[in-house]
Amino acid sequence: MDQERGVPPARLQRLPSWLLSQAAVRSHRLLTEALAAVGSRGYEYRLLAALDEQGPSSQAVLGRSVGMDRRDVTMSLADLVGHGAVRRAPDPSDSRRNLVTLTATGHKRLKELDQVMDGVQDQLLAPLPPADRKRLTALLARLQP
Amino acid sequence: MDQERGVPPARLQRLPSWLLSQAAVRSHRLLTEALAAVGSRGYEYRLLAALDEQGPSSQAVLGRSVGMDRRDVTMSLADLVGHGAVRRAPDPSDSRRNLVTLTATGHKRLKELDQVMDGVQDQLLAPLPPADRKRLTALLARLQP
DNA sequence: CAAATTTCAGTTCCACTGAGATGG
DNA sequence: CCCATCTCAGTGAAACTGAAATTT
Repeated sequence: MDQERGVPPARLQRLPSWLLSQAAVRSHRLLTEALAAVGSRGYEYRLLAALDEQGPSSQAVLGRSVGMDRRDVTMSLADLVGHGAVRRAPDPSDSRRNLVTLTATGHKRLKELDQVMDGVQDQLLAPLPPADRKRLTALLARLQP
Repeated sequence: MDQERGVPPARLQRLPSWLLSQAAVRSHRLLTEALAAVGSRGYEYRLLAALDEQGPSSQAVLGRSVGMDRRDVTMSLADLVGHGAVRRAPDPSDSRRNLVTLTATGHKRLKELDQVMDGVQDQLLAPLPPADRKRLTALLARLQP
């Protein structure tokens, strides 16, 4: 009846790559659950955040800036359009491209999701005192090549 | 000729969960490439490591200790058997079980893969000086709840 | 060539099946 | 001995990913 995850080999426990992967899995689970509880997904937050900072953008630019697959961009945007969070219309100056624009509803939604995301960070970093949380975050940021 | 990753929104860059996910993706890519170069995979390393530390085990126990799906255990073991790295035989005391045993060849293979994995850690942590590498590793280890 | 979509191979994850074990 | 329930190993099918091909 129990979940009984076994004990990982010590060989793995000492590898930064393993620890990173374990932490990322846990992080992803927390994030997915927290967003699902308010009827959203990680993709939505990423897209809303990018639109808020970059202003109206094409789907391709959007996808590249948050590292999303083109297909996921298309499908997530369809959802967001359905909820009135963004508008998708052909660019008047270039009829090939779709310009995506954040609506007032979308901006409000983003603010709500910001709160949810802050909660996720708290859960994720719960085992560490505040000073260590900052250290870990700074180290992870420097890890990007 | 460039990959043209866009710049992620600042909102994401400040989130530990995002940084973690980015680092894990990079780590996974480095690991997959390095193991592929010697004709192996992450699954193989995990299974060999678990067998080396736990001794002969059933497939189910093996899968739980390294967090692998039953299906992936079955198929990876078939590969390992094919290369003579492990032996798979019915457990005499419980005929449902397959007892998996590391061979001398498998042990030798594990040692080789250990080297490869060390190389991966070096690449992964390349942006950090040694002292910070230790700090990051320790913080990640404490992150596990 | 560029943007958007479609296609396809590779991977991961879930659910079912049949054989075997376990406890009442 | 039978029955309900569990575990084990194997496999099908679905969801997802990333890259190449195709369309507009």
